[in-house]
Amino acid sequence: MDQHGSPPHSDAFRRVRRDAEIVSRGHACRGVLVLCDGWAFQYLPLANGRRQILNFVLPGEVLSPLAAVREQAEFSTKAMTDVQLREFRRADIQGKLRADPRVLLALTEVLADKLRETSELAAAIGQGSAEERIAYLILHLTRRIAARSVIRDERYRFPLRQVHIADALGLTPVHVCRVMRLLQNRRVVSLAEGVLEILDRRELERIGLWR
Amino acid sequence: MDQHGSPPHSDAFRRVRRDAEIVSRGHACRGVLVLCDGWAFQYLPLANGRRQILNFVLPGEVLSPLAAVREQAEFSTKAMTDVQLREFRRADIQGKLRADPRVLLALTEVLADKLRETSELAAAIGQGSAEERIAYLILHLTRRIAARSVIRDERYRFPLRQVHIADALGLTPVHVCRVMRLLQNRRVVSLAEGVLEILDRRELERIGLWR
DNA sequence: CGGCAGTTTGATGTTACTCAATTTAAGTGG
DNA sequence: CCACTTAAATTGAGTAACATCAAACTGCCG
Repeated sequence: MDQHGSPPHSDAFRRVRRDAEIVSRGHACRGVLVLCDGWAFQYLPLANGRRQILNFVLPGEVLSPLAAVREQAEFSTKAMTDVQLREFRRADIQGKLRADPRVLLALTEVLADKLRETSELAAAIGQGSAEERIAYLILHLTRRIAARSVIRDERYRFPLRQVHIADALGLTPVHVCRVMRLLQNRRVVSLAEGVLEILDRRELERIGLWR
Repeated sequence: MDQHGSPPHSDAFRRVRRDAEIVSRGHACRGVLVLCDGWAFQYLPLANGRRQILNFVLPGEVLSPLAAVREQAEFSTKAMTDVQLREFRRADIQGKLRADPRVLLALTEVLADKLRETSELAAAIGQGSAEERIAYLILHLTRRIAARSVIRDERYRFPLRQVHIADALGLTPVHVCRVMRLLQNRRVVSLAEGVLEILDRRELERIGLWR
């Protein structure tokens, strides 16, 4: 993408261990991060010690498009697995923004998408039962995974632990466990070894909140 | 703002009655709407007949900044009071976008703000008790109202019905009623005749989820 | 006056939470 | 490979928060 390689100190890869914090809300960040490998999630830490997970970042996705225009990070980000990421400094990005207005337009599109996704999450949390929320999350994530994969079966890498599902959907891990167990007993999905398989997509979509 | 007035058919005012739908999710929309007078709200209609209110639009605010770049409306919008609005056609907007890149940058900023607000709403719904959610909503709205007003007391025009609060926060109107009644009995806020007064801001912020 | 929309109150039901214990899985060092 | 440690998933019992249902009450408007 970048014909004339940037100096090594600016596009260095960073390795981060599972559960480590990559970005902290309110802290300055030097640029845009791309998740070359592994999974991460973004969240908002609350005053009462809890957190709301807002988004899961898949391998290959941009971590923080907002960093292109904002000094301070809006959200915190944590690694869910061991992770490898690459940093593009804001100065370089803004150079590109100025050089080609289409880049800014693309950023606008990305933000619009994120706004829609976050709105759908809010709707799922606010209006859905535990089962509906979980069905929504599974469908949402598997669609995103499928979109960046050539393979077209119903098996997906799924490194979320129950606590992540819980913190994303406003449930407790215990309740997530029960509902997931129900779904598995009813042969709607199966989950083992970090691989999720959709056994009855029809049923899962019937449970879900859209379409 | 616009020195050479546009042709009358393009910047006509529209009057809309209370409870009428202004924009429907998925439908094409001609341009960006500005809410000249009255209140509106944006929401996502769900498959199960429920809806998630995502945002309240104050008089003077832009209804749908996204319409500048998107043909289809992402969200539905309804008038909460009788409303007056003005439409700017997408073609005109996009002309300005091309003419001055700072306009697009401003749009990006607006979207980033909306993303943060929606994320905070999701966090409130997902992680807060009914009381915390309501405190959050009151603080959020009154801050926005105060930001566009010269008057600096603790009394705010507040045309929300309980059903709006409920649909925004994932509660039932009945429960909203009880919690609001508690807050009023404890002299934290008072609400009458569509005017909300914050009696004990300290306490309200203690209940809320941020800061 | 009658009717409608919105609020309030009470009684009862259910979902999801809390707390606590047990099981399973995943490492780690010997 | 096994003993040990630690994190995660699972299960159960009791409970709290919020939903649901139903009814009465209020203000407003035709």
